[in-house]
Amino acid sequence: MRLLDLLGDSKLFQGADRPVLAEAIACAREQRAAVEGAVFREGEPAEWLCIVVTGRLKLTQVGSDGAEVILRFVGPGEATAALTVFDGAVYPATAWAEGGTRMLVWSRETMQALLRAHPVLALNALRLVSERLREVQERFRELASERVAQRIARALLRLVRQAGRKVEGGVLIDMPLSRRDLAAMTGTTLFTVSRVLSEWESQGIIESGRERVVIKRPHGLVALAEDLPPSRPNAERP
Amino acid sequence: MRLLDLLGDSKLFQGADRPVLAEAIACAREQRAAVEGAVFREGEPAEWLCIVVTGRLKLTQVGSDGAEVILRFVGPGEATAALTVFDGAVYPATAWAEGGTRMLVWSRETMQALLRAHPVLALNALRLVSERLREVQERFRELASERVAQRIARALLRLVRQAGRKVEGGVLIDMPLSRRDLAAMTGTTLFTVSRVLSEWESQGIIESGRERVVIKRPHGLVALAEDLPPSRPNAERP
DNA sequence: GCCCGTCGTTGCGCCAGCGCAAAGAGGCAG
DNA sequence: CTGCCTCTTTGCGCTGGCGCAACGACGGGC
Repeated sequence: MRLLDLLGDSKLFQGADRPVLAEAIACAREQRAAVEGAVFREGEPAEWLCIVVTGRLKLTQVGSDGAEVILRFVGPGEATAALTVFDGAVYPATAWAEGGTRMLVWSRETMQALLRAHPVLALNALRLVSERLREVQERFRELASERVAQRIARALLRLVRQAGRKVEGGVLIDMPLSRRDLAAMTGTTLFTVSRVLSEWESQGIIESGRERVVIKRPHGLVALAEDLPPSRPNAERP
Repeated sequence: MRLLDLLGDSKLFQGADRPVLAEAIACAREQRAAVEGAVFREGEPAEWLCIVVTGRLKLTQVGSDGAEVILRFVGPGEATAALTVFDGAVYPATAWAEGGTRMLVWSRETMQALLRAHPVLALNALRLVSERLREVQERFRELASERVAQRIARALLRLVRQAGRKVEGGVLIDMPLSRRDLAAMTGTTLFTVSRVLSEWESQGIIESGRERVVIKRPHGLVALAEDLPPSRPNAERP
């Protein structure tokens, strides 16, 4: 069955025996997200853990000025709200479904029981949350110490890794991705993103259209993400 | 014994029976940090999990331009490098000992064995890492959407919660805290921090000296952390 | 006491990035 | 096709905050 494979490959359930997977599926609820609605909202009591089956979730927080901050995207096989299962309290972010997103969801009690019954799952969960923590710390460092262009380059590379699809002439980021989205991921404005992308397009590094970005020279992007000191002439300071 | 109580109160070991605590202590190594040295460094293979007994650790990452970014401080009873125990790989940050810091450390293998033998510890670890994740996400949001003054206000409030000590005329942040430190915590420069603190001092909100900050009107700081739209210095103020 | 190293302050110039406005470019519904 | 709506681009002015430099203040070592 398809769900079995999906779960078996997911980070939360990898290494679990098939009976365990079957048990997990049996006590899950399958759910199709309302088109364009929020699956759960920041600040609501956290009741459900989700694994995306098809589609994608966008996790956001709302900044103090009302602007949205995108934490990350959750694709098929990935889990979200994992951390709420144990520290309880409230959802730390809002999850938006993009397109017809199908998910498996477990209530907190159910998932707690599963984790208790199958220690391998608890260890998986620990690893999962650890990875996420590492990732957020990394992005925190970027935001605290890097310039906008550099952060946008990194965001694009991350998206390539997550949703890249090879097309002729480069790698397409295979999801609708507006300038506003990129701005919300990198802590800047859509105007600045637009200007930066235009610049890169004129240099032949990327090619972009409406909610669509193709990386033509990934290696060029990597250079931008790694190097790019504040402004270029620093390389040969006396 | 003192260590038993410390562990029993720590988030990692809370709820564990005394024999478990004793077992944990028995297989830990007690370690005194070299004065002013790094306990472990970002990028090194992660071998040890630490719990601070006395003193404090400062966790930093180094920004691409070489500037340091402070992730957080680790006080007595708190653990660090917890996430490395399972996802392995490398330390995600450098830990600096401040003053004569004493710690209990466990090797990765030992801690893994402990967690396996005592599921309550694994659940504690999960909760611990979850809380940390939540916290870092929160700071990410701040950095992405708030102005410098607001972020500094929040950083001070966080420090008060962690190391505040009531003194006459306000609350002292009971640790050496330079402008540079505050800058590294909030993603700005020591100059800007200095200017902001001077401003607040002239408004009677804080009182500061060399590596020393006293909050005189916490409520004023909270207002700065919450409100303070881009600028509205002299609007209605009761 | 004195020296020296670190920390803090402040004035000044400057620029990366913001904010707005106005106009273009797709895409979708009817 | 037409109209509408959203996304994008780009010019322009502005400013928050950076970067430096110079100076002042504190504290520890001897």
